Amino acid sequence: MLDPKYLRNDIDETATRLASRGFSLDVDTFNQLEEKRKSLQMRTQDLQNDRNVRSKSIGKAKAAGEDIQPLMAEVGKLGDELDAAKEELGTLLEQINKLSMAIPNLPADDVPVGKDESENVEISRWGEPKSFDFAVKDHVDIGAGLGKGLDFETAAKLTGSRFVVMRNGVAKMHRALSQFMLDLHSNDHGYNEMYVPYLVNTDSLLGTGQLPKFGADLFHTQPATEEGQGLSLIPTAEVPLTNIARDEIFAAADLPIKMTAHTPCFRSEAGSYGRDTRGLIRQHQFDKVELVQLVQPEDSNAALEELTGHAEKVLQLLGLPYRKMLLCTGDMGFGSHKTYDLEVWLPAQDAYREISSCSNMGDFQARRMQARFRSPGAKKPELLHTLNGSGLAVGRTLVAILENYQQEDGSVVVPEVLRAYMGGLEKLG
RNA sequence: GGAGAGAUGGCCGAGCGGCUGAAGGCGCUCCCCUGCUAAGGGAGUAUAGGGUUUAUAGCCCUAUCGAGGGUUCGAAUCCCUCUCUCUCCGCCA
Repeated sequence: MLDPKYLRNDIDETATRLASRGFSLDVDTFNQLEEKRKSLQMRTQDLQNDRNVRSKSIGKAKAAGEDIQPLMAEVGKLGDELDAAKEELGTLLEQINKLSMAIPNLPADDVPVGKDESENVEISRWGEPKSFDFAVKDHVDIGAGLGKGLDFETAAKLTGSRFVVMRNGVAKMHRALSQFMLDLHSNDHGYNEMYVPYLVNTDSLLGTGQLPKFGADLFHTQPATEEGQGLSLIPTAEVPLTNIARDEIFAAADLPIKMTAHTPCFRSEAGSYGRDTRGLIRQHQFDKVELVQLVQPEDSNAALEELTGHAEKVLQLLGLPYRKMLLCTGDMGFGSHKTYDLEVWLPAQDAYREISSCSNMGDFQARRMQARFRSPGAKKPELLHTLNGSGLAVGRTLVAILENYQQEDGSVVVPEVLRAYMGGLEKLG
């Protein structure tokens, strides 16, 4: 959620900046609602005050043994007027809130303006895509060859499309990857390892911004409407991890708070029919090791660089070539202020594909969550800044390893750093 | 799942339907006193929203005692629903 002050005082400027990311803010409607809100709220509060004063005087009159009948008759009339005003105000505030919650974050000044992913800017590359002297296979064929190590048919029988069953060495490597990532981030990068619920309530989803706009992307255990408090499967550990800060006031000295967790993620992938239908790239259920940081506002820019570096480190240690992209305004996520994507090299696709997304959300989520901190001298608590990033998506990392480490005979070399997690195994197949 | 108890400010803990935004204590901040690593005295110390304003300063107003409804001129205090916590029983990983 944006600072309401922007919307009241600088709405035109705000609308311009939002337009750069493809969101059109209905300025006229907003101004009208805002004007109405102002007068209605003032009137309601005046009435309220009036009633409070009169009610108090009834108490005093009663204590003094005076006749309170005339006083009570007077206040009675006030009550109806007040109730009507309150109800009208309530509806109006709800309307404004609904609009506000659907407005995306403002992009940072250094985010390139662009309409879609084609205008993202490449920042850097690491590693050389390996040249193969045989016809490369994609991860689906490699996995199938490893004793049905990746088995989409069986998963389709059990559940449906976009699910997978893994076997033996491939399943082991999948597990090894998440262990390796968790250890790296908790031992070397200073994150607290966390275990969190995979089901969350609607308050949490509102807090990080999945709701109210993107309910269709989630799996719900019951219909989660405005009035229903159905639990939903997490689409990312960002939701439970970040919401740990919801309604909390931290001491400034406690920040930054760095947390990492390995969880499955569940996404309905509504609207992505026909895209990435083959293989592990786009699944309804996938594992991810998530990085979350809660920092003071002045530190969030540096924290984004640091956090992205932590995700990059995973790729470097695994020896996977990648490039770092700065997302343009049109391709950023709803709550993001600035986002880097890491794209790993996939030989079979002859392309770089997203494997991590690292974002500075600024105070956007913190405002929705009322996540704050208090500085020693400061009178008021301030909103903190939240950041999150994948460090990394485990399934896609597995894809990258299968494809980049494949051998002509169909076997796959296990990257050095994973061997300790796989009983010293050096090769699959 | 069955039975019972509870939910008040950063923490602990009072609170007859009106004088309680909330006693008291702890903690914290500032000041005073004190010649020794202590004690004492004084003052201050919730959050959100709105108005006014150059102002995130002041001032004024409103709301909030788990959440949401209700009764009432008036509710932390009465009634209902829900959530969570604790104890006992059952069941289970």
